[in-house]
Order: sequence, then structure tokens, then C-alpha cells
Amino acid sequence: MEKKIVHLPNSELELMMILWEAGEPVSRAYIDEKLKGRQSWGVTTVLNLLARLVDKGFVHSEQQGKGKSNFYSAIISEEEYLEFESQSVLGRLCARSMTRLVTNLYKSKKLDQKELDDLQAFLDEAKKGE
Amino acid sequence: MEKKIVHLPNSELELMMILWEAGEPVSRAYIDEKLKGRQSWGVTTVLNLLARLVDKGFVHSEQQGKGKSNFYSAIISEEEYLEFESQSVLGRLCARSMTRLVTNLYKSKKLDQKELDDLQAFLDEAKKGE
DNA sequence: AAATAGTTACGACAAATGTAGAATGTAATT
DNA sequence: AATTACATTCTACATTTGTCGTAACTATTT
Repeated sequence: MEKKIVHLPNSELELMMILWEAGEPVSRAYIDEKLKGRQSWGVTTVLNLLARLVDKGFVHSEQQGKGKSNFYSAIISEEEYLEFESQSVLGRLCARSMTRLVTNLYKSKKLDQKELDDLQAFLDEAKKGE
Repeated sequence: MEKKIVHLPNSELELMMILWEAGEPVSRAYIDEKLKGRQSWGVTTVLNLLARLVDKGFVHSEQQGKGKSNFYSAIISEEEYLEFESQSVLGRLCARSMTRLVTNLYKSKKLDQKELDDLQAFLDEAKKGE
């Protein structure tokens, strides 16, 4: 079974972001905690979304024994997913208005200094290659 | 009826991109043309997607008289939509991996020189404000 | 051992999405 | 005036997505 990446709906993406950020297998309870303030999904909802992600090959779920909580971890990495979306409609939209996007994110304080520095480093690199 | 912006599915976003790029009212035939190579949707499919966009308040459709083709134009601007998405899951994903995103897009030649220059200008501006 | 609490799996269902056929109406062609 | 060629609207339908309720099972508490 090869790694086939598909576009994820928002709800599932929300969970993937948590798994990516965690970087290690985490429990459903952990995910619930991270979801606080963003989404108020019922327990089953989260579990169900996780199950769908497992089906799609995005997540691995390992059972810790009956009655105990499972541990979930990302199989598809953030890089891989981003790479995939870059080739899609979304990628084209971002490309067309990259600066506007960056400006928006900066204004709403979603971009931290490190990301800005990295961006500068990338631009310096790109300039050399011209 | 205020301008309520909602998340668009890929298919509809694909059409919006064409309308945004066009910048003026265009016919369905024009859209079909632009779609060439990307999507092979039947005529009705495109019209149906346009109708849904009209319902959602994203597109204005004006009839050029019976039997003649309509003209479609974007009501919600690219800026507005981007602003909206910046606040969503998508925005957070982009923010978290902005540099990777930019790098991907650059590699696949989706970012042109102008966009890079703009980006640099933005960074210069941001640096001053620190 | 009965009750309670916590966990996951299964089934469900409305709404949204992807995609198009059929119906209907005008315009141009024969 | 038929026929042909397009255009749009309406209807349709399988999938996917958003969200759970229930069932079933284990662990803990009383």
C-alpha cells in the first residue's frame, strides 16, 4: 500500500495539525486537550475523525491493551502534505497571493520571528540562484 | 445581506481563481477555456458550481438576454477570501510552515519574480517595525 | 459484585460536494 | 418551418464530511 496523499477536509486537518505538532504518539485525551478553545467536538466525533484518518492512511493508531486509550501518530508528515497541497488549487492560490497571505498572517500574529527569519534566509538563497 | 464568507470546496475555489484572475465579467465559455488542462468538467458541472457560488454570495451572474450566455464575476475579492482563510485551520497550517510552503512553490515554479520581490519588500517593512 | 467512569468501535443521518442527465428555451442554419 | 447548436436551470445521485448516539468492554470505586 503506497502512500497516497489526498486533500483533507478542515476537521481532519485540524487533528493532523495536533499530531504533527506533538511529534509523537498521543492519546485521544491529549488531542481533546489541544482542541480546547478551538473546537468543541464530542468524544466520539474526535474518535471518528481519527478513524477516518487511519482509513486514509494518514494516521497510525496503536492499541495499548483493551480498555486503555489508544495512541495516535501521523504517518504522513506535514512536509509531505504541504508538498501535496502545493500542487493543488490551494497551492496556486497561495502562490498568486503569497505576499498578501504572509501579510495577513503577520498582522494576526500567526507568524513568529523565526519563521520570518527563515523566510529571509530562503529569499537570500533564491537571489543567489538567479 | 452582509458579506458572509465561508470556506469553499476545491471545485468552487478553482472557479473563483479564474474569476479573480479575469478581473471582469466573463462567460462560461471563457471559464471552460481557462479550465482546459486542469479539470475536464462537463458544461453542466461548471454551470452548477457557478450557481452554488451565486447562492453563497461569491459570484454575480448577469444575463445578457434569453438564449445568450451569462456573464459571471466575483463579488468576494481574493483579498477578502484570503483574509478569511488566514483565520482558519489553513491559515495556521501555512503560518506553521510558511517557509516550507514558499520553498515548495518556488521549486515548482509557481512563484514568479514579482512575488518574491514583494515578499522581500514586506520583510524589509516588517523588520523596521520591530 | 454492583455501580460508575473511562475507552473505543459501530451505526446512523443530515448537509455538503462532485458530477452530470434531462428539460427547456433562444438563435442560427437549412 | 424544421433542424441543429448552444445556453441555462432543474433534478438527481453517489460520496464525503460534520456530528453524534449506542453498544460493548475494561478499570476503578463503593
